[in-house]
Amino acid sequence: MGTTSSPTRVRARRHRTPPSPATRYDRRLAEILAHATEVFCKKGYEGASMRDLSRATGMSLAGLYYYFESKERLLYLIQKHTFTTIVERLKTRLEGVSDAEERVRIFILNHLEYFLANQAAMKVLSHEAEALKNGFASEVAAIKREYYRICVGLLDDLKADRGLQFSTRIAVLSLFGMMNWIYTWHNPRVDADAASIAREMGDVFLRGILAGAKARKER
Amino acid sequence: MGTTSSPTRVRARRHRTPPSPATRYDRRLAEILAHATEVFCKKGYEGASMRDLSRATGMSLAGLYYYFESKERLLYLIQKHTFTTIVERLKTRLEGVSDAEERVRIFILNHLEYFLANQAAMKVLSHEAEALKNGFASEVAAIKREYYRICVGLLDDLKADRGLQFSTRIAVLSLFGMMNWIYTWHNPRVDADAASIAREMGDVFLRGILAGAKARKER
DNA sequence: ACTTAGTTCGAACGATCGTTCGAATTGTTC
DNA sequence: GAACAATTCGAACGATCGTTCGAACTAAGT
Repeated sequence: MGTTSSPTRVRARRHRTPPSPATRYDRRLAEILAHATEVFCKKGYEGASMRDLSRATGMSLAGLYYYFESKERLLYLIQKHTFTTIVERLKTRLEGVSDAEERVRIFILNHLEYFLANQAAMKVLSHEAEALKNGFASEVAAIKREYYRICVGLLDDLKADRGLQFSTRIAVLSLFGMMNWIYTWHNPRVDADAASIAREMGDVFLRGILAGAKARKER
Repeated sequence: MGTTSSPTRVRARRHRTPPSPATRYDRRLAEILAHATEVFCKKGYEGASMRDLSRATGMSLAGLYYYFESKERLLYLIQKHTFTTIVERLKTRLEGVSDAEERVRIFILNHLEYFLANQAAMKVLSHEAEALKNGFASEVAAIKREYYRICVGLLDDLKADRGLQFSTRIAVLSLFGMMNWIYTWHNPRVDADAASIAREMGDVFLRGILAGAKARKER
């Protein structure tokens, strides 16, 4: 999904690229990844078999291995692409916005919008965070750390701006918890859209952070 | 862990009960459950094999099946016992406390204390919530629903008491998210104890809920 | 000592797992 | 249509899965 192209040769393709922007190989791989995301979401990474993926994609078991070398790499590709995309979008959205509180709200909105628009992928990202091993795991962990650090930066800025006192670590992780837990309960037929939930969660979180300015009293 | 006793006969045992309060069978089962909890926590329910459990308990593969009929029932026993216990403790702690805010704080403290004191079990409860099927699933779901409804009740009371306006559903689920997400990040060598985290999360959440009394203005 | 129930185990069952391989098929270029 | 690369597949590999069975061992009651 961007990291590698065709396995045997790198297509030249000087002339037109008819239906879709990428190589046939890349398009096909993307299709497989999309189906695999759904399957992993529904049955879990360990619970999903390659035969489930074969059924979901309509491709033979052996045929799948033309596009990736292992089931684990497939999960890696899904997680890496999902995480990279959400970080990219966040950076774009933060450009040109300087108000500290507004930047935190953008972070929350970006996260929840992407989460609800790509529920399956985000569930696979959240729920299967420990499924990858060694090399694969550390690459995804690096992106996660970057994303985490961005959020820490936003909250530290807000803290400095308003002269607040709270544990940034606990605040960031509480915020991630509020947001990521959504995959366990969100029902599009019952619950509001991302913007409403983002406002509601943002209200609770920001008031909670802001309300106790300099206050470290009771208890 | 209490739902059934010895499989073939119900021990009379009129005289002394020497080392431990329960039947030998019950004690042994509890040992197995404890080991299984650790294994499920580390490798996930699907990822853990019965042979892993055999290794962890030191009992033969076949021997395990004397204590339960299937791997799924084992997970069920763990989840049911864990969930039942945390609900029981909560009810005890809430007795005699009438202040609405204090009752919410007790809820948070109870949840986090039990969570951190039984991290493995609570991770298995949170992370493997979808692993059970049909009958097993619905029994655990019933306890979960009761626990959820208690929390809804506490927040609705607080809302009525202070004349607040917010979505109870979003608030409850945000709170659960903040608390349950802890299994993904808590490190006893870095992070404070349950009481401190409960205070910090309780501050953020309660201020967030309370701060905007009657306020539904901006945005 | 004999009986009976409770507990444990080695060995194996069929099913399913992720992965591989060589052949067949399709698409592209001359 | 010959030549070649790109793509797909049926069939199978060894490994491991959850579970079962009957025999063996241990403890308790008489």
